Amino acid sequence: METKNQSLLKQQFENIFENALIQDIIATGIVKTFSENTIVVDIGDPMPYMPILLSGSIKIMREDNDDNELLLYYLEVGDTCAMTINCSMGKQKSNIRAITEVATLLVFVPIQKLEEWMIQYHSWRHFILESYNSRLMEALEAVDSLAFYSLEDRLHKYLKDKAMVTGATLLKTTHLQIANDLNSSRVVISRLLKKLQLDKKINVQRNEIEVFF
DNA sequence: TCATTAACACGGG
DNA sequence: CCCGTGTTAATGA
Repeated sequence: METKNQSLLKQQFENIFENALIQDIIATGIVKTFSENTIVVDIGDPMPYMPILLSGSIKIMREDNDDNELLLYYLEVGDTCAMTINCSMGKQKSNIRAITEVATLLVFVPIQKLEEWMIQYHSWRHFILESYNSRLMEALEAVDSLAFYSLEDRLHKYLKDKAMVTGATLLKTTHLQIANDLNSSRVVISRLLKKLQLDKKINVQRNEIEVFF
């Protein structure tokens, strides 16, 4: 692992992991960079590694039998994907698709280490359980959103979430992409965006949307 | 009632 | 010309 990435890893995790664990991650982890809008893991892929986010952000998508996509939640720095925990335990293939939202740095840890460290390191155990829990909560939020919210509220929440993970209030995206993420149609998104703009919640221009907070 | 699909016009790059 | 966007009309849940 490069020194630059090592110091980033230390910086991000020194308050969470004990030093010995960080050294172990450096020794066994493989760091990879992904440019924005790249598929990191696809549905059906085997997952022999567990990814931990060093920088950037990733959206986790679900897909039904008719290729309809739906955004489940975002991963941010310090997060890991709970799906890989599932996969590693039961030797399953991925049930989700992971796409980078911006340029992203990931460290991949072999799943065999994941189990060893569960026994060896208290902080690792805590990290796994904690992230498992928060991913479950986010998935529940996604379900709530589908079941109880109007599409307009979902759209507004989607834009705010996206602004959060990208760290910018100006989003570079199109109505069609949004429609795909929310599993809706472009016509409706265009109409609702206009409505949100009239309500002074956002400002819409070609290829970009500004979110107000 | 509200979403979806299809179809068309407009404008910018 | 292609793509993103605005809008409408017909249809569906």
